[in-house]
This record gives sequence, structure tokens and C-alpha cells, in this order.
Amino acid sequence: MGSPKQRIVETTFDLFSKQGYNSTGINQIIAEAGVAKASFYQHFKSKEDLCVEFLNVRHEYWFKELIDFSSQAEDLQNQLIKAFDFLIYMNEKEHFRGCSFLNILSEIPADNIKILSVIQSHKSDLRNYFLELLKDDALSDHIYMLFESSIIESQLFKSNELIEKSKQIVTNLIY
Amino acid sequence: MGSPKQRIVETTFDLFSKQGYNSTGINQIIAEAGVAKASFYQHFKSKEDLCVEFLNVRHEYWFKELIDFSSQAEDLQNQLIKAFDFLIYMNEKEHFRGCSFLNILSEIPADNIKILSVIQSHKSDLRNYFLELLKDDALSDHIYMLFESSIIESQLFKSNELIEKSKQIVTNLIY
Amino acid sequence: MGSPKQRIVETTFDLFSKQGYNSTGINQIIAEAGVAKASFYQHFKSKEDLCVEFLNVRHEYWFKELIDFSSQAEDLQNQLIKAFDFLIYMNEKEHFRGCSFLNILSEIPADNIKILSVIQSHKSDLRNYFLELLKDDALSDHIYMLFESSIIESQLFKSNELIEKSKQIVTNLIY
Amino acid sequence: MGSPKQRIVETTFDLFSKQGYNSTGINQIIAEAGVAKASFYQHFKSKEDLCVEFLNVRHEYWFKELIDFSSQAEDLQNQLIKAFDFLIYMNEKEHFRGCSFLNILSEIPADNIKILSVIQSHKSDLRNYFLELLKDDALSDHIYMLFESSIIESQLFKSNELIEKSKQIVTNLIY
DNA sequence: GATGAATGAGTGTTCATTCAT
DNA sequence: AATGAATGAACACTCATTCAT
Repeated sequence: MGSPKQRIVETTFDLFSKQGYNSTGINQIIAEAGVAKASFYQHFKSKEDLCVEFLNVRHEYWFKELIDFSSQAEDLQNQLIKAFDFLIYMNEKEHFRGCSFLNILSEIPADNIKILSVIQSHKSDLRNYFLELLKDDALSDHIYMLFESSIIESQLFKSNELIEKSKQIVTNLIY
Repeated sequence: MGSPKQRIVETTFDLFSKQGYNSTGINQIIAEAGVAKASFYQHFKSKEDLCVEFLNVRHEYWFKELIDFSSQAEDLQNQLIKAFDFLIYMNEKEHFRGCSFLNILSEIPADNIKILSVIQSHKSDLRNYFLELLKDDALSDHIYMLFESSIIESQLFKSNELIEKSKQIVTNLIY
Repeated sequence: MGSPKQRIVETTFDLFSKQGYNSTGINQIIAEAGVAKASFYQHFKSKEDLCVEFLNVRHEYWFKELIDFSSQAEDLQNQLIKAFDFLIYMNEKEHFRGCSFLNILSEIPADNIKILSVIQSHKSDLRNYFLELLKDDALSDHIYMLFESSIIESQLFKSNELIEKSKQIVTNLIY
Repeated sequence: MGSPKQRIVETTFDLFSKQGYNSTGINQIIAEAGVAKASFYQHFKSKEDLCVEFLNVRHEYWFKELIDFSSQAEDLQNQLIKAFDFLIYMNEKEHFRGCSFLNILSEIPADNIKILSVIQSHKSDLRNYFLELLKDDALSDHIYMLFESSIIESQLFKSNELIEKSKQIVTNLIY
């Protein structure tokens, strides 16, 4: 079952992804991880600290999944479409819970720069992902923004409709 | 100074806009509104109820401000650009706090359809706003998505950079 | 049984007097007072606040008891001796727990001026009590210091020995 | 920098002197001493044990300082005055934190005889110090009590005023 | 219509101590 | 002799809500 710290991290991953940050208490985490409260604080000095750890783990996980999902694409256009299909895949898998990073952005006070900077860093990496594919920062930011909207609007309407529309727009853009 | 109910609504508007939903307690609201706790529950049967009221008020306010801001545009293109300039204006005014509706979307459990439907309704109205301007649902949704990204990304990076980029894209799109 | 607030104050009086400040938790207080935790925080915004209230109540109580005890003295000398006899009476009654004010002085961080000033105020009143009796501030401070030592040394040695010695000294001093 | 045990003892000396017993946690001690938690419990079976060790170390330190400070006095009267000057010196040095022994007396439950007896022993030695100087137990206890008050009142009022008054009284007493 | 007192269930965090290695 | 991980119990405090008046 792994060490207590591992169990905390895994449980946190599930619960923060599913319920969000504020709705998930330390009590629930330690209960489901089967760990004593003081053991939790041996490894994380605060809930905020745990949040940073979660975002880092989620960052690794999310990008790995994205790469895995879109890597076998034959050409650039196909790879971009696959990126949007990845969102559909994730929506199915995670029941339209949206982006953990943007959700937490909405949950924290605006002056929490510790967490904010981790979120910014994640999204900068995503922006760079599109930039490196397209070598054109006007175009890549355009697609990045459609990508971001796709996540949020599908979370909002519990539907992949606007992801599909984005795929159509992207197809037109890169020909 | 208005009636107790009015004072609650006004205070809630300020606090939810500034601090978000979960970070604003009933106690703070009634304290700043100068109203007794039981008086609050006379007018709103729960915090969730107050949230619905807030979203409705915010909806009215936000659209009125948008229309006021963009109404004196000479042509369609100008009016669309003004819509994005409105976001810059609001970011300045509200310190990059983003969209109250999307923020609350991230704060509530996914199964809270009462609040969810109010948020969906607001965003549907916005989608319709662009549709009625453009009479072309592919184009209008494209711009709607850039608009939504513009809000979120400027909240995330505390910068209007991607709003400016969106304005450029929109300019290109409608010629 | 009195209102919840009254029950909290009475229970706090007993427990702080007996066990001291740090050794008495909010949980014990509310349990013994038969009051909900949130009810406690309705009346006192923090444990520190409760401490101030306790010290005020204790101040009133202690001085009233002192006056009651020493009031029927025939002359000045007798009244001073009675004051020291009062310490013996209190030691018997409270099992040599010493002075609540000085005990709490030792329990709080040195920079807690909110509580410190209440303690200083109490002791200034006591100093004044002797000054008004004796109209001679050298003599009255001398006796005040013997009085303070009497409290502390009897707490330390669980004995009234040095109180008795002080009575002898005082007797010699004022003839 | 010395053995782990030495480092613990030295760190404890600083922290207990500065912050008191209850406000100083084991965690802070081992962190500042640079020692593992289990190492701590190898040398001290409980925090109470550490407290006893601290009081013993403090006893040695305090008396050595007192003797050093007052030894070069020409006569008895001067030596007594020097003892009170020592209190002023210590107040300056330790910022009016008072007597570690009396502070801990106030922090522990009344039935902790293990610690209580160490404190009693320290104060008995102090009483004896004055007795051996003066060879008159009425007079020496009188001065002992002024000495004790001097410590406490200067801690309480963050002032050496009553120490100076005590010096005056003592001067009068021994002529 | 308006109130202030009261609440049960929860929050995140820290305590001194013990364990297996 | 030395360690770092693990713990149960307690800490002070806050939440949205209800009740009697």
C-alpha cells in the first residue's frame, strides 16, 4: 500500500481532483489515506504545502497523459486535434471536473503567490507546448486560448460541444 | 442606506466579487451590512440562496456595464474590440479577480445544479450576445471562446497581454 | 444555573484559579460549563479575551474578600495584620495555589501587553491599598513587597511560615 | 560544537530562560540543537526530566553569577546591596523575564513534586545564602523576602524601581 | 419584520512520546 | 549512540444554521 506519505499524496490526488481544494479537508485525506493527523504534518507543514505538492504531481501526470495521448500523431495538424481529443478523453474520465489548476486559482485568495506561481508555471508550460509545435507565437497563443476555453466551457456546460467546435477552428487555422 | 435586505445584497456583491464565495462567511456579511443574523435568514433561506441572488445581481450589473461600455461603437468590429477593452477596464477596476461566475463554478461541488444553472444561463446569454452581433454561430462561438480565455488568462497572469492578442485575432477574423 | 455566558465565567473562574491558564483548555471549560463551543466564541473572541475577563472578575472577587476580611479591624496595625491573615485564609481555601495574577504573568509571553496591563493594574491597586492606609510610600511599598513575597513563598513552600514572619516584621515596622 | 546531549542542554537553557517551559516545545529544542527526536529521548525520558536538568543547570549558573557579581564587596552591607544590583544587571541582560524557578512554579500543576522540590531547593539555598551572611534568621528572611519581591515586581512592571527601594530599605535595616 | 443567543459539526494545526531500524 | 517516521490526543478556532422572543 506504500508509505504513509505516498498514501497521502495519492489520496490527495484523487480528492483534490474530484472535490477541489477547499471542499477537501485534512480530516478526509488522512481518514482515506489511513494515516494519523500528526503523520500528515510530519510530511507537509500546511495544507497549502500539500496543495503545492498536489499541483506538482498533477502537472507531471497531466502532461505525461497529454503526450502519451497525442504522440502517435502522423502530422502537426493531427497532433493538435489529438490535444483537443485529449480534453474529451479527460472529461469522460473525470466527469467534466475541468482543470485542477484553474479551479484552485478560483479557490485561493488573489495574494497567495506561492500557489499562484505554480499554476502560472503550469500554464506557461502549456503555452510553450503549443509554441514549440507551431513555432509561431501568434498562432500558438490563439490555439492555447481555444484550448483553455475548451476546458472551461466543457466543465461549465458538461458537454464537449465547444471542444468539437474548437477542433474545427483549429483545422481551418493551420491549413 | 436602504432596507436590511438591500444592505445584505449590496455587501454580498462587494464581498463575493472581491473575496469569492467560500472565503466570505455569513458573519462577515451581516457584520458589514449591519444586520442581525436572524434577519439574514428571514430573507435568504441559505447561503446557497444568497449566492443565486448574488449571481443574478452580478449578471444584471455586468451586462449593463458591458453594454454601456461598448454601445457608442461606430461599427461591428469596433463594438467587438470594445467588448475586449471592457475586460481590460474591469481588470483595472477589480484588480484581475476574473469572472465571478467562473470562480464560483470552481468553488461549488459539481452536483450543485441550482447554482450551476444560473452560471450556465449567464454564459449562454453572453454567447448569445456575440451571436446576435455576428449572426454566425461558428464565428460568434470562436470569439466567445477567445473572450472567455481572455478573462481567465488575465486573471491567471495578472496581465492584459492575452486580451490584446485576442483583440488582434478578432480584428483579423472579421475582415 | 444562569446563562451560558455566566456558566462559562464561573467555570473559568474555578478552573483558571485551580489549574492556571495554559493547563486549562477551552474544551474543558465548555464541557464543565455545559455549553457549545460556538457559544463560547459568541461571547469571547479568543481565549486571551476570556483571560482578561477572568482577571477582571478575579480582581473584583479578591479585593472584596480582602476588604471583607480586614474591615472589622480596630486600628491600623490590626488591619495590616489582617491583610496577611487573609493570605493564610486564602491559602487554606485554595490550597496554596498562589496569586492568579502572578501565575498568569509567568505563563504568558513577555510581549502580551493586553494581559500584562491588566495584571499591572491589579497590583497597582494593591500597592495603592497599602499607600492609602499608611500615607507613606516608603513604608507602604515595603509592606507591599513583604505581602507579595508572602504570597509567593507560601505557594512555593506550601506553608504559611513566611507569612507569619512577615506579620512579625510588619508589627515591628509600624510601632 | 559538543555532543548532542550538550547541545540539547545548552539550547534548552536559552529557550526555557527566554520563553518559559510550556511555550517551548520539544520540536523547537531539537531543531535548534540540531538533534534527532529519538536522540533526545535517549538522554531525557520526558520533557519533565529535561526541566529538572534545566533547573539544575540554571541553579549552578545563577548562583555562580551572583557570587561573581557580589564577591568583591568590601563589607557586609555592600555585599547585600550588590546582590540587589545583581538583579538589575540580570534584568538588563534577560529583559525582565524574572526568575526561571518562580516562572516554572507557576507553569506546572501543583502536584508535580519532582519539579517543585527542585525549585524549593534552589530557593532554600538562596535563603541560606542570606542567612550565612547575616547570621540572624529574622533579618535574613526579611531581606530574602525583599529580594524575592524585587525579582517579581521588576518582572511585572518591567522596571527596577522597587529594587532600588529595596536597596534603600536594606541599607536602613543593617545599620 | 427584526433580533441576539445558542448550536453541532467542522476547520487546520501542535503536543509530547514511541517505534522500527 | 543515533535516527526519522509514525502516532493519539489535544489544541484554539470557525462554519452555516436554528431557536425563542
